[in-house]
Amino acid sequence: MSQQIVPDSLKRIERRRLDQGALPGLLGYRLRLAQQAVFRDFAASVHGLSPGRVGLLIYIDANPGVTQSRLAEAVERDRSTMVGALDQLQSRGLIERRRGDDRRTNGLWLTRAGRGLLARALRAIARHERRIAARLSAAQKRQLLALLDRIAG
Amino acid sequence: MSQQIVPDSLKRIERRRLDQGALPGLLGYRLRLAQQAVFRDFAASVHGLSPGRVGLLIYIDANPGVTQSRLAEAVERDRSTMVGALDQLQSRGLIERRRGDDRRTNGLWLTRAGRGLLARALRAIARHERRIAARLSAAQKRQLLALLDRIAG
DNA sequence: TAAGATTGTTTGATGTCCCAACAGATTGTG
DNA sequence: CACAATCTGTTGGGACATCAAACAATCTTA
Repeated sequence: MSQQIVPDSLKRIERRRLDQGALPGLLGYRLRLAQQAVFRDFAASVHGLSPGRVGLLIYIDANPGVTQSRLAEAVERDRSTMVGALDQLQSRGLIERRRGDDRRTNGLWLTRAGRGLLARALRAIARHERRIAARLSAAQKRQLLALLDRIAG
Repeated sequence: MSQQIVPDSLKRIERRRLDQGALPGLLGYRLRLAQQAVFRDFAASVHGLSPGRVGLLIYIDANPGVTQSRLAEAVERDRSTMVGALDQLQSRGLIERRRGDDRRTNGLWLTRAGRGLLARALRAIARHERRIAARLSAAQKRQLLALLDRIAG
């Protein structure tokens, strides 16, 4: 009954974009939107490796021989989380675990394949970064990074 | 053997903060750090509801009677993902599903309890927002939001 | 040397998400 | 009007990423 009375103009209103309520005013929400956009572009640029995994490769490359615990601490994850992540990278032949002098520890190293993949990924990331930064002037990018640092504390 | 030769000065170097390699230069990385900081503060402020779940409540509050599909579309999630999320909220007595005129659909509504919880959550979020924004001047916050929008596209 | 701490690991749990398939309901087309 | 196409919510299966607790091997300290 009510359906027959509703004019088309109202039906169109019903189909309008939803009201976002208080969401757009929240810094965290806007931050998330920006991050999602960047993540999408990253995923489209770098195939088969998430930002987090690339981050691990970068850390290991910059700190050859680092132990699992120290790496976990650096990226603020649990030791047990690191095991699975490193298993992935190792099973793909990208990293190597070598027992350390302290025989409780594993030192982590990039394999030749790992270095190759990282180099390729870094080139893709450089393109990705340029694509993102193209929406900003150099001064704006500096500004944004500075403001983000204030937020991150 | 080698262990006995390593001087303390070197050992201290080994314990230093890890080299972050190319990471700090990347916009996406800095964005993630800022978002993580905001997320931590959110979690400490709003207990028992993730930002995403609060987002759903805000949407439903602003669009009473919205269908599950439209809501899923608005937050860019699969329809089937929405089922579980709404089951959660419904089992906690925060929302209600009412069969729509189109009997395929469920219209979504906040219950009295849902409105109460949302009101409390919004007050907590307002405090959270002030705490975050306190690190910025009003002009800086405007600037940050504008820059984030450029990134988000 | 015995007690305590650290390291990597396993196991179990939580949370969030997607896809494929499906039945019921509605819409569009011939 | 009948029937194919489409839409809606749901289920079941799986993929990730994460943490906490417990454990054996190893190292450090008292």
